[in-house]
This record gives sequence, structure tokens and C-alpha cells, in this order.
Amino acid sequence: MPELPEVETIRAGLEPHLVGRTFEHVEIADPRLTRPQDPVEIAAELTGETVEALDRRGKYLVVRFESGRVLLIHLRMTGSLLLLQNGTAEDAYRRAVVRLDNRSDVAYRDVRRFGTWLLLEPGELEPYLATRIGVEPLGRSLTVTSVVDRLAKRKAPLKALVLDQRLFAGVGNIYADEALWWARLHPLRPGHEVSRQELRALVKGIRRALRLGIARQGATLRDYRGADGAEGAMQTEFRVYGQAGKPCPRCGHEIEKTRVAGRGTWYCPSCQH
DNA sequence: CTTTTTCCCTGGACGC
DNA sequence: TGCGTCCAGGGAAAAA
Repeated sequence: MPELPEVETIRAGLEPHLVGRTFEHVEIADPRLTRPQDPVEIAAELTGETVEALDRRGKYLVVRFESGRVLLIHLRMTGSLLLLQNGTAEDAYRRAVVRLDNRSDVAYRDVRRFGTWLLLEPGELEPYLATRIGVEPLGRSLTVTSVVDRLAKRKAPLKALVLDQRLFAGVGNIYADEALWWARLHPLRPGHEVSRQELRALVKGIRRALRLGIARQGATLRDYRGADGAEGAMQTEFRVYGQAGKPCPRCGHEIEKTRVAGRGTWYCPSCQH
């Protein structure tokens, strides 16, 4: 499932092929993709737009056009963007294709059809994101003090808070579990009970998990692929995620699985407090 | 405002 | 072989 490291890997892989290119033809096969916007209208509006930059905010891909418009893409669970250099093999899960002015195609693939494309007019991006996501966890704006302030009155379990996109934009279920393991923090600890020292460890843990994920080009469990179709290698680095019954790589105690905030949650009951 | 629950989707794993 | 059930989970929206 694409989280910050996976989206960043796709962004970096696509950027050199997209920037400066013009969308020559756009086909949207799944009307759900642009809901509530009309797919035929959106395809027509995108045609002729020239890419100025490809950015990422949280788990969103931000395609900025020279016109000032933005195509905001969210891959959700199984979305992927593949650069097709020549020839296009059949793919039952291809939901959209963009032909660029250099004859190459960018194909959007999504088995479970949760992903979304949203076309925004100039000036609409910032207010749209402002209500949905907070600062970048790998950026300078995320400080221990800001986290202390924002968690002070929160009774929700740490796992739920780490997954909150307004607190840690881009962290999903995999990296949340990995970050809590690095920080030696129990996923069920209420936010307001966590000391400043521990929150410092949490911030470090989140950054460490995300950086490792980026370095390994993301985690491929089933569907995730980079823009070039390559699998990531982060799944070989998991300390706890999906590791129930295996020994904790730090203390050797058996990793346990539970359910927090409706999500599968893996942790070491011995060294995470 | 915070927190919880439901829903959207499909395919793979598993039990019988 | 086939069928039913559960699980994976990000975020919108509704409910509590």
C-alpha cells in the first residue's frame, strides 16, 4: 500500500519523464477515478496541459501544470503509475492512460479502484490540503515541541495518532508500526501519557522508518511497483509489520499482532512500552 | 472538537 | 472443485 516512501519513489522515478512534457491524449477508463468529477470532462481538460513540476505532499502526488492547475493523485491501496516506454501489454486493471508528447505513456493501474484523480484550479490546492494533512514528517517544520503540544490532550492510542495525516502526513499502517518499534513505544499508549523524551524518540522513529523505506524504494507486498515497474525491497527490512510469531530483532521476544484503530498492528510486547 | 464506525473495492487465503 | 467468509486498509462521511 503506497505510503510516503512508496509515493516518493514513484514521484522521483516519474519526475524526469514528466516535467516539461505535454499531455497529448488522456483516457480515463474507470469513472470512479475522478468522482465526483466527470471523467470525460476531466480527460478533455487535462489534454494540452504541460507539466511544470511533480511534487509530493503526504501520500498525494501533485502534478503541477504551467497553467497553474494541479492534478492531485492519491493511490490509496493498490494504485500505481507506470511509465510505458514502448508497446502496452494488456492490463485488466489499467484505469487511465496519459500519452505524452514524446510518444511515451503513463498508465494508471489500480486493482481495488480506491485511488482518486482530482483536477484543481489555481489556488485550490492549499486549502484542499490544509484540512486534510499536516506538515511533512521529514521536513524541518515537524518539531518535538509541536508534537508535544498537539498530543498533550489526545486520549487516542499512539497508533491511531501516528496514522493521523494531520499530525504525520504520509505515514500509513506499515511505517506506523515500524516507527513505534524504533521508538520502543507501545501502540496502545494514550497520546497524553507519553513524555516529551518519548515523543522525541517517536519523531526519530518515524523519520528513521520513512527514510529506510525511501532508501529501499518502498515495500512490495503484492501490488506496489515503482514507475519503472520495479518492486521495492523494504519488505525485507520489516522489524515488526507482518512478523507475528517471529522473534523481535531487538530483544528476541515473540512479535504479537492486535487490532488498533481498525488496523492490523504488530509490536513487541517486551520492549515496546 | 475528538473518537469511533461504516463504507468503498477486489483478490487471495482458508475452512469445509 | 467450489463456495462462503475473512482480511488487507486510506480516507470520506456519518455517527456517537
